[in-house]
Amino acid sequence: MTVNTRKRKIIDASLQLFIEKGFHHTSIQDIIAHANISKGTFYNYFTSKNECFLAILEQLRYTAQLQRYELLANQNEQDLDVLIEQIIVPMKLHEEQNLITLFEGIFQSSDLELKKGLRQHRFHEIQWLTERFTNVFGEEIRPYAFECAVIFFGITHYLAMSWRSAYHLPADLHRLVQKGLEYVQALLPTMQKTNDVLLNADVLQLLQNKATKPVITKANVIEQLEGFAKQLDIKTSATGKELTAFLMEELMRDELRKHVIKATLQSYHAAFKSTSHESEAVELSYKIAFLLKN
Amino acid sequence: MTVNTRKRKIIDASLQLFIEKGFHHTSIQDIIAHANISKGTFYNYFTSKNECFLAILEQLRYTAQLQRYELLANQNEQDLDVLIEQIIVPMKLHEEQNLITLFEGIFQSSDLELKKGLRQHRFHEIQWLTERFTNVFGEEIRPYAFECAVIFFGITHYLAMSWRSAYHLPADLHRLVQKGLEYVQALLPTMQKTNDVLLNADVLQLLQNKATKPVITKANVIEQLEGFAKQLDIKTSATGKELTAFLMEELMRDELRKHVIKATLQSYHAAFKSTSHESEAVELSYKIAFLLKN
DNA sequence: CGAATTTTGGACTATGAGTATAAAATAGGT
DNA sequence: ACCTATTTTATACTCATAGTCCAAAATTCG
Repeated sequence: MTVNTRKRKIIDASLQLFIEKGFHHTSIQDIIAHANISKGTFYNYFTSKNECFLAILEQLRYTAQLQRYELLANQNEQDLDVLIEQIIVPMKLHEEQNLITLFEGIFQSSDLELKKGLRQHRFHEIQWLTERFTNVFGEEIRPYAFECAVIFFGITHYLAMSWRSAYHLPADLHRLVQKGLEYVQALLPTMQKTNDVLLNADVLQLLQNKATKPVITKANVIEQLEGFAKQLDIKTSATGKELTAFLMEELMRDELRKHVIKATLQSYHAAFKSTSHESEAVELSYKIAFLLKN
Repeated sequence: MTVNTRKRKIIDASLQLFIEKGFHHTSIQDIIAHANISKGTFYNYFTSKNECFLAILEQLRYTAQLQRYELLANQNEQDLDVLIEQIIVPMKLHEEQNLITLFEGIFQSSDLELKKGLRQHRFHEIQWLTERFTNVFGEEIRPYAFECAVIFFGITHYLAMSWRSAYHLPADLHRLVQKGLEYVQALLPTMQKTNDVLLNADVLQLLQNKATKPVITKANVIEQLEGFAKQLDIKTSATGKELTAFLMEELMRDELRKHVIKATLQSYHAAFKSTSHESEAVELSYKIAFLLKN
């Protein structure tokens, strides 16, 4: 079993446990028992439970971003309905997994690394929406887009929380997001008129400088694909194997045939659905999609 | 030392420690050492650190509400500036005390009691603002007031968080709250036009039913005043003693002389400023103010 | 003063994080 | 297939802390 696979096994196991029992109630003992590994191995890959949690976060981000990418494929990027669906993606993921409470606020952590990780997670989300808002509402609202994105998350988060408190049920995500967008749209004229926001371009700039982007290079991805190919065994579908080999070849060309690759990505992701390789396939698809955009 | 005083001593000590070292980093050992009590005593009053934290929360609520009451005294209740100052009160308290992180989100607690306590804390705050919004913007916006209050907190919380992430400094509370109000005011026309909100009166009703209000009766308060009077020692100012006796007498009358009492309350609070009796004096002032309103 | 209650101090249990390490298993190159 | 590296396992150990228990001392209060 390669190094990468083992790490992934830990991540998958702890995610499942966090969902079932909650973060605090899951001990490292539980995790190693569930992942069938020894304590030493755990501490080989993570220095603490928190670090393990951050890895999960990253995994979720890959999944969410990939799904968003797939949603936008061949759609009009100004379509509000697509935006709504895209926004909902991680909400659904989190909700299904009872992870909301874990990072719906800085969770009172002594651990600075963890705090930083959560902040960054939130920032990625806000930044993405900032970009999408300028897509949808036009380049002219760019100076206000960041403020709008922040406000949007504030509104929806608080509305959802109150709804939950009252009904003990998650809110209807569609309706929630629609309302949130409605409110943000109602605010835009005011912002344009007064031309004054709290979080101007400087703030965004500052935050962007702080956020360390993960490095995704072609060489990197090819390497990971190679490792991935080796793990594939008798149980893997022919489709999965064929596509993996194909993608490796394609990526090694000097000029990426973007449309060819794009067309296969969705099938690629689908080929590993519900297999033990799903999470790595998702990560790879996301990374390849990222390469195509740049 | 009376029962009440000891409990208060624990609360004061742990609050100070939580501020200095954070909630998780403060052990019960620390608390009992700092409060000069034994472990047995601690567990006599609280069954856990969480319960102790909830008591602190209550204490903060008393302080905040009393200050809000004092701010409104003899002012026009429709004055927006007064509202701003009132909103800021607990923000300042929390910020000064680094407690923000403690309950800016449900903090991923296994402890259901604690979760409930935090939810209730938030709800009290929202409910108060709902009421104030209808004061300020007129009875006609009542159907939207609750949604507005929730949105207001969502917006300001998220804006503040982003500001903090960027500058590592707390935002200017005045500016922040002003912006928040500006946005909410901009939303009101839309709400009135579409006449559709996510959190309607039903939700508020539901939440109200769930929130258990603390029972504050005249008899109750008089009793506490009596206990308080007994604790006062040689170090207590003459003013403090005299006012305590006076308030006791006044409360025992059949008809409360509201204006007389109201006029003394502020001095009462002031008389114990920076003394070891301050926190109980605040609690008493708050409770008396509450009686006057009802 | 004397009974009732509270407080103390310390011992004790239990849990869980994290370290350490020698022996076993496994990968990868030749 | 063999040898060497590295990884993994199993287990024992330390340390910190929550929470329980209890008998003796201190205190409150009638």
